[in-house]
Amino acid sequence: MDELSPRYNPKEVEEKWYRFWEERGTFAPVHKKKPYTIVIPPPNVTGILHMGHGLNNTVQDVLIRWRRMQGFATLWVPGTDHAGIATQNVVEKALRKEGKTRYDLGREAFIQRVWQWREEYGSTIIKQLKKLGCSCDWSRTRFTMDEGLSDAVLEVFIRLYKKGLIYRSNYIINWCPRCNTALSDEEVEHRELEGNLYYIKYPVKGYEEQGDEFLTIATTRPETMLADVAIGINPEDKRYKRLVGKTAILPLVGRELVIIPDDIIDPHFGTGALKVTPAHDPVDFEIGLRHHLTPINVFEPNATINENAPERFRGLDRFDCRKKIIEELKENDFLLKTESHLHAVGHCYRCHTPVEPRISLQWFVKMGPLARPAIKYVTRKKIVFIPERWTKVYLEWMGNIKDWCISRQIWWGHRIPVYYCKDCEASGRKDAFIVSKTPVTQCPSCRGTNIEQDPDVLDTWFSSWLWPFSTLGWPKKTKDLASFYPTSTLVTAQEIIFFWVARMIMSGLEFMGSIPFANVYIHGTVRDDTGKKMSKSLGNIIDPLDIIEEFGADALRFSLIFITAKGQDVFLSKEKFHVGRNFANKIWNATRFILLNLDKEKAVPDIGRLQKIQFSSADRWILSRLNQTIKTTTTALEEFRFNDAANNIYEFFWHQFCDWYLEISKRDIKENSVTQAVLLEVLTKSLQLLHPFMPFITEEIWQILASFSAQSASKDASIMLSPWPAVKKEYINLDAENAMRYLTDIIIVVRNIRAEMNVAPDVKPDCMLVTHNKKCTELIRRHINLIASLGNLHTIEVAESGGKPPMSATGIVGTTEIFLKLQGIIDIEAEKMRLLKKIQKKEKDLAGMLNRLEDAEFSKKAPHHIIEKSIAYRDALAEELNKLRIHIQNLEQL
RNA sequence: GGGCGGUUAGCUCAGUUGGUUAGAGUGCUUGCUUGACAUGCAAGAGGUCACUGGUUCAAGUCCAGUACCGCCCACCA
Repeated sequence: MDELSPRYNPKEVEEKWYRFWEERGTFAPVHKKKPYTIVIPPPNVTGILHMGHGLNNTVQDVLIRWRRMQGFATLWVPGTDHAGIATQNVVEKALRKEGKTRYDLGREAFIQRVWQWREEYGSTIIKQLKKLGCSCDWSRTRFTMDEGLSDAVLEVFIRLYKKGLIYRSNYIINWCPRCNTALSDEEVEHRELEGNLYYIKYPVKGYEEQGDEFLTIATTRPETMLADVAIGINPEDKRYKRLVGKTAILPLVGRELVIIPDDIIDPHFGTGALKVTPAHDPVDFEIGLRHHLTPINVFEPNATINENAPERFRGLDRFDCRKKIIEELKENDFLLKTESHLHAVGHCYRCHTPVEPRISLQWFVKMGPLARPAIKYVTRKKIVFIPERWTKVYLEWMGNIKDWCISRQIWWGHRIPVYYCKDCEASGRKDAFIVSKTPVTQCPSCRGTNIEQDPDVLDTWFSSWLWPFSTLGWPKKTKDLASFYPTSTLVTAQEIIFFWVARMIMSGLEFMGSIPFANVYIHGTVRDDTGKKMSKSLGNIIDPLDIIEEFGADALRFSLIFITAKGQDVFLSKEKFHVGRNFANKIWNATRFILLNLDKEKAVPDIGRLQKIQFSSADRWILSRLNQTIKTTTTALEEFRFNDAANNIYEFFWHQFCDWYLEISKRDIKENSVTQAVLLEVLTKSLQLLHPFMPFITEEIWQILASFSAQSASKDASIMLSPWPAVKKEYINLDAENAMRYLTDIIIVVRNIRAEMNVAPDVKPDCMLVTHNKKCTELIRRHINLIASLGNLHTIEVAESGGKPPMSATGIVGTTEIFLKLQGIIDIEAEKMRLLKKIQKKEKDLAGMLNRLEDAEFSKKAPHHIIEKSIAYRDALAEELNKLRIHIQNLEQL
């Protein structure tokens, strides 16, 4: 295994190491060292890897591999969450194909069925993470429904309950009529919809005396009028002040509605009067509480009309009911007018059905007391957001935090550990429930055994918010917990700050007494090249697995990092992955070149044993550049500037090492052992710098390289456990860098002249360099061969002064004048003829194009973009012609 | 309604505390199959840094305002 295939095959290489790492499980941390822990956002168990995960996990793996090489005990616990609603939806969908519902199976069997599904498909995303090269400790993989994590969930519920932070209450919550469950505020997505604002006339009792018998109310949801219990107006509103306390009549129903004042009502919206519907609107619910109104609920859980509405509406879907109401209002002349109106409507984040506000009995967590310390620790910078601007977003949300509705009316999840004594309930005792971690079979107060557990389960986030410590064994006092909590860094996307990040901070402080992580790195959202968020429903997905298949995981990883500026959104298209693919190919071939030229019989000396005096200018230069690169790359990683880090290595490796040093080395690589040592040194260190970004290719080359290295100790050892390169200050040499820049500039100018004068590649002109600077003269003298070979020159003459030799082209670097002698090299007359011919052809083209554009037929008939193209072409031709003419002038001046 | 981000090369984007000639990838033009690599090499063209004003010896960078694009939050029914 000591030769590289002529062509780099990422699939082969990545497959090999992916399996090797999976079998050997090399990622477990060594406990003795200083810990560095990363918190992975546990992906949804129903999920498949999308580009957002790709970016997220690449960033995390870069951090973890880098820190591992730095000698930290790096722990990255992988896992998935049980995604209650999503998973249940998936399994129910499958059942529906069999013509069954979950009720046909019953709770036990259904849950069995979900577990079965999870066995089969639940580890898809874990496998995909492995393919991406993630170096998680797979032996510690966790699932939020695991025994340990479930125990943590129950423990937390009990503790919070005992502290008075969990309560049960009738409250207006977000209800998804399709999923048939409550949703937290964060699970509701607001979408702008074009709706209507209906102006409905409510007759007012005793209002006739004022000359108008109606109070007009604007609403977007006329169907909820069936549940109206009052009319609200702003107490300061002069138009309606006198109506307070009077009654209005609810059209179509006939119920009497009291008119009440409330500050929350905006006199400038609609007519300034509000129909109060406490059962179906959160604002109205609050008003209802303040004014002791009894709500009337007219919806079934599936959002059809129930028996509280007049019979003719019963059973109608909410939207059908809306139509019917409008019709009836029109018929009875209650509808004054309809205006179109743009407003935000809440939708279920899982199934995208419009959410229905609904009063129901739910469990809540009181958030205020949990939020206070979580605010404090962020304000005092014990937890730092990167980029910093998210701190403000976090603090603002925490400052206005609302209680958290944690019960869900589904079956898949952690069942709420609350037991009701049916006997006590029947005899009218309030609070006839027991909160208990273990199953309850007997009522402690009446000794009855008619006990039922709460049928609801907990919000999935109620388990995810414990992730940083529940995965380490909490509530047990484990070694892992002691070693790895608090963790170091959390890497996540901004969408999840409220769902998860904020709640983890609160739970960490509450249950562990310390912050869960020190840094929160928020990366950008991955979007398609039109700026849309990538999502399955939009069909604009670039599947990371396709990219891995086509270009390789290394290419995917490097490209993602390369284009992702700190916290900025990423716009993707397939072409963007060419950077990574091409770079991997470059690394492979550079290595191939070096290895092909090493003397296999003789060991290459270790760089450290060489005397400084043995190094050439180029050696000194590249070693200085290497150490500068180590420095800038390390600093960039420390500051979470991943793209800068990637850019640094890319620039160094390709445009300095490959473009220049490798080319220079070609002159004597076979026999110069110092050059060989430098090549190996730079290659080795570069691979190490690259390893966090491109783990597969660097590992492959590392292993092959081991057989060439003087230190045989590195054999068999993985690059991932090798020490991160340290900056060796003694190699940083600004003089060497300046000298090399001067020499390369001269070579570039020479090449420039050659290209301009059309000197054939195999022709070597003579050159004269004129400088009065002694240092420059000295430098040129020492590197005449170098300049000659890279500039493809015959002879080089250095002079302190002198005029332009006849028949020569000129260039300049600093104060150094460069003369390329072209006498006998190019046949000026022939060259002029060539150019003139070209000019003639272009002139013809241009004339044709001008004719075409002036042609009336053409400009009439041709489509606009063709005309634009023609104009552009005309301009390009004119420009080229101009250049050719200047070129001829230059030739004449020689 | 509130908050945040963006506007730099044809396209997609970098540009750290203000400091030489504003960079990369890609695309384009020209030349090259040179024994590592055409997924490549060499050379080149291409920018009024959205706009207006201010601070400064010096502004893509700092301040104020304007315009457009995007995102998040929000109880205007």
